[in-house]
Amino acid sequence: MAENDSERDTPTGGRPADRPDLAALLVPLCRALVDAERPVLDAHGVTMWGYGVLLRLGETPFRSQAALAEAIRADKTRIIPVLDDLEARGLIDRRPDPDDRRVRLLSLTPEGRRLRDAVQADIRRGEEELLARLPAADRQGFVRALLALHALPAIPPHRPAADA
Amino acid sequence: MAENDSERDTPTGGRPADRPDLAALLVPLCRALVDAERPVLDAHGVTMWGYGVLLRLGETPFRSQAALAEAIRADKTRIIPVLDDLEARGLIDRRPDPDDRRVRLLSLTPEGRRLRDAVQADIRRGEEELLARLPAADRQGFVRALLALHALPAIPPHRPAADA
DNA sequence: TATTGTTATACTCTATAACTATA
DNA sequence: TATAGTTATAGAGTATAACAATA
Repeated sequence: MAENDSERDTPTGGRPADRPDLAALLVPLCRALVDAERPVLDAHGVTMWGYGVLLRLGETPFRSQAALAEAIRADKTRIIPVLDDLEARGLIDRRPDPDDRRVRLLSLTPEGRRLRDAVQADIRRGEEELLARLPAADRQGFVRALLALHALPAIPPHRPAADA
Repeated sequence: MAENDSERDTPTGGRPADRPDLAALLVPLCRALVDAERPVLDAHGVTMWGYGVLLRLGETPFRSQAALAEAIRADKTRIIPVLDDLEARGLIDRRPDPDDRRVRLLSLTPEGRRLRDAVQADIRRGEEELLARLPAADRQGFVRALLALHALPAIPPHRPAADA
């Protein structure tokens, strides 16, 4: 098996590691990136969740907190303090729907939009500096691959071999 | 504004998002990947940290738990229960250094190596299936970019613009 | 006194369950 | 009764601080 040279030894065999596992590459990178962006978020007085809310509401208003929470993959209880803060600072509009006063209509205020833009500009700048360290060809493939993976509906669970 | 069509508005300007932030692409991907790999780890009875220890000790033995912890970016107190478990199952060797009985010499046993290989084979298979969904060109760039970023000593903190 | 490993404690984040208000 | 939102509680995961053994 595995005589094909261009493909090296297939990982299916499982022995030698031509490279670290994907997760071993991705997870530390994620942690490092989040850490690197924290100073920016702090400087603007928003948490990661708060920024996520601003981003999402900037795309489209939402008709309920639960729907917003699901959209950003957060627990509905988790974003409540976040919304409280953003609302108190006039960054989002949040009011009961007249048609059904149980649900809250959520949207971005002009100030919210301004803050989102300011934060995003800083973050983009930092990210571009990071990407600039990559060869142009790899950079394109990297971003395109991330977009493609992002577009996937889900990543199916890996299944252990039968002889586990 | 934004009359340029091919490049849209540049992120430096900070207004409209030609693509999601890097972190917004990476973080959900990381979470999804870790979730996808959990069944494999469960099937083999190891945690993510346990697998990380097996991987690292497979590369080279360690002369102290603290050094191992730092190498896998874990807190030294965090891996103690992990090492307890791996040792009890005969997957690692862990004994006081005769020269300095404070430190523990850590290495992989043959069984540990076998388990590591089995787990890694499953994980690699799953990861290859995922990568197979990408265009070949992007896949190469993706992996190469990850390796390059992995090789960086650190990611410098992003800095907010002066007018924050 | 300094260092390794360990244990005990506290803290953060997150999810679960109970409550309210509307319908 | 069912649902959106909220609050209170509990759980997991992690880090900090105190401790024991060895140097």
